[in-house]
Amino acid sequence: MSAGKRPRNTRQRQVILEELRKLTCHPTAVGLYEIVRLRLPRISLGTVYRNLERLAQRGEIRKLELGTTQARFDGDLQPHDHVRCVECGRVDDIHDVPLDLCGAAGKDWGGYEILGRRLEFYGICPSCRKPTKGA
Amino acid sequence: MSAGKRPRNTRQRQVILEELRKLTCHPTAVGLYEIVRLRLPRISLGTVYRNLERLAQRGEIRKLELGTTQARFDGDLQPHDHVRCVECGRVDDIHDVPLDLCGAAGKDWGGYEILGRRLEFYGICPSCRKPTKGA
DNA sequence: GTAGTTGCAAAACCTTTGCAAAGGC
DNA sequence: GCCTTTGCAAAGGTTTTGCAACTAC
Repeated sequence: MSAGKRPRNTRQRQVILEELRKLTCHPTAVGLYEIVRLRLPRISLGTVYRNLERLAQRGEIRKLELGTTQARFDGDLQPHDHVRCVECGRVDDIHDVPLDLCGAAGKDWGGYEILGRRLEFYGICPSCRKPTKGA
Repeated sequence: MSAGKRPRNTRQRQVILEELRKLTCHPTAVGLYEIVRLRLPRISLGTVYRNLERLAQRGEIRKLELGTTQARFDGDLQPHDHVRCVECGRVDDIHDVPLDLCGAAGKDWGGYEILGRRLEFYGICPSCRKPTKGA
């Protein structure tokens, strides 16, 4: 909606992106802050958060747990998967996903002992798709 | 580890479980608190959190976002999936997951417009598997 | 010079916890 | 009656935000 923001290449943003790209495991904002601080001791945590958010919006990095800081609870114990609305955050069930993971058994998972999986789709839910017709 | 905890059936716990099971979309703790409060106006948010946690431990409900309160960031834009260690929370990459989702195209997703998916495995990472040999 | 960014500190959130009182069993 | 659970309120942890100073362009 706004073409009026010309991002600047600050040293802080460069270093944050550089250090994040060096890692193969994925740090939290605070974790990355600790790392970046070795090179930029005066950087603030707020700056790290703001840059991560902006980089994610521009598509230069990925933010895992898409806008999901709060836990959600499910009373249905049947194995099933979920769809999450990226607009309103609502979560629904998806049953019968034709998903073949059989070939994955016996694979090497980088030393991890696998206990289970979570599959989540994201998109726009019915309510958010129709913008109250007439707006 | 402790056989010495005989859970009690309080009205609060019953109502929380009942209301959660009625829903097909999955509320946050606060969302469920609002709903339960219609029937038990004096219930406290702390009670809701404590019960959801206990119910999840006993396997009566599922907690989505397993222990994931903090966002994590990924500098690798290649499509790939993740493994999360349930012990230490560390997240690593998984490439080449033999995952067939083709059959899912054209499916009805309950009105959602699907934008993408996230597949995450969970388990125990190499470091947490070897409990420092000798403990 | 202009306007996006920073550092700092405070605020806003979500979740957990301590404690005395209440209530299942 | 014993011991778990509750309500309340305060604390803890993560993320966001207001603002004046700063700096990339």
